[in-house]
Amino acid sequence: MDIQDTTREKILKAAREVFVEKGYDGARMHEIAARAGVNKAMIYYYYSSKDALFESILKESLKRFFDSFFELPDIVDMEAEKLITAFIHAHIDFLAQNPYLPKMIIREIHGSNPVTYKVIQECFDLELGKIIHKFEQKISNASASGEIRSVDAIQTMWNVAAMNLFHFIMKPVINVFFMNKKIDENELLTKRKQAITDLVLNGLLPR
Amino acid sequence: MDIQDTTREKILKAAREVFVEKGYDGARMHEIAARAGVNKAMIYYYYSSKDALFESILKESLKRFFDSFFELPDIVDMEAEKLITAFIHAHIDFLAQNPYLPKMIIREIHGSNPVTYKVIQECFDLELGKIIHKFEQKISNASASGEIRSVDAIQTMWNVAAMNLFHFIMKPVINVFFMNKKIDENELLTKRKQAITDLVLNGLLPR
DNA sequence: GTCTATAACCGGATAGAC
DNA sequence: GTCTATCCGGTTATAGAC
Repeated sequence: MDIQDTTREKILKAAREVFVEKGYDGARMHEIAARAGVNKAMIYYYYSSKDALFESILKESLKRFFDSFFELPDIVDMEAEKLITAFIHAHIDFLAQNPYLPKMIIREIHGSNPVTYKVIQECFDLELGKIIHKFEQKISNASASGEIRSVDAIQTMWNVAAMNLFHFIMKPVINVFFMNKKIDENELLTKRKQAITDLVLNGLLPR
Repeated sequence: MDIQDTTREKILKAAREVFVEKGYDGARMHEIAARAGVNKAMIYYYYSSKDALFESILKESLKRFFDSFFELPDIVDMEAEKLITAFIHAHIDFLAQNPYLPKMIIREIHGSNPVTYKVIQECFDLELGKIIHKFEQKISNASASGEIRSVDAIQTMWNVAAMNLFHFIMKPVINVFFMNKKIDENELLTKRKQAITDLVLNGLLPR
């Protein structure tokens, strides 16, 4: 934690941590205050309630999470094989640097907090819808030109997303599977990238 | 709710519902009692604490969840293509009938409740480890005999699991994506099965 | 902007009558 | 086995001094 962080930033950082670890219902305001190194009352000086604080964290997280699917540099002109490989590697690298994102989001989207749906909807309307459409076009065109086999574009996007996210969503289970063997996280992720790329390329490229 | 359910069964059923909807931290004992149609004190007559009640629900759920990966009838003698197709269809059908399972489990495995790890470990030790090993062998043998391409067995299992689970884990997001178009759940799952089977078969069978 | 003290409430758990 | 009443600790949130 940087010493020149403002109080507001310290609170946000601590809140992010605690909400990720404990979830909304398990999070405690006093713990957030303690981790931020500020007085509990200060949180209420900056945020009107636990709900308000959570909403700002969730909004930021959902946005980052969705954006991560589409942060590739200039995909338009790449050929399909390179594009697929680049995407899988970039996406998993991003998730490895932000493992808290899938964790938090998947926990909260199944709750009954209406804020969640509002924010997902906002993200979608803002620009996500357009970008997805762009990807869909890309896949459809590649199908049409014979660069890849003919496939359902949306289902294909979901398949790749599912495989990329799996490691981060299932981490606690995976840890148990590998309990005996001391396996390096980086090594595991490298294998993961290879396996996904391998399956997707062989599954999509023409036979 | 069957009228001849015992009190214990009514409590379990209600607890399962509430824990799934709200998560452990969000669940309230009085709500469980209300849904079960019994007095709150009765819960404590049968279960020593919220923790104890939760543990019994979680144990049962994790067991069902893990078992669902391996409930296929007599896989040993099937050829690879049929086996893969049968597995994907059976697994998604199971999840469609028990959509609460992935929801609940993924929410709780990221918590700090040590019971979770204990139970995962128990499931694994009990028989899961052996069954996974059997599947691993099956895949390795199929690779060796040229029935499928040479692939990493564990990574492949995870890839299929990831794609099967995705729809159920991401349901709230998927709903937003399809908000406008009224799409039938069954139709969606049929597409899902086709897309996964298609990708996996084309990705695994020799070129 | 920051702190202390405290209000107001809620939820898990128990005592004890029936 | 079932119910009522209640305790007790903890949690969000605010009042008010500095």
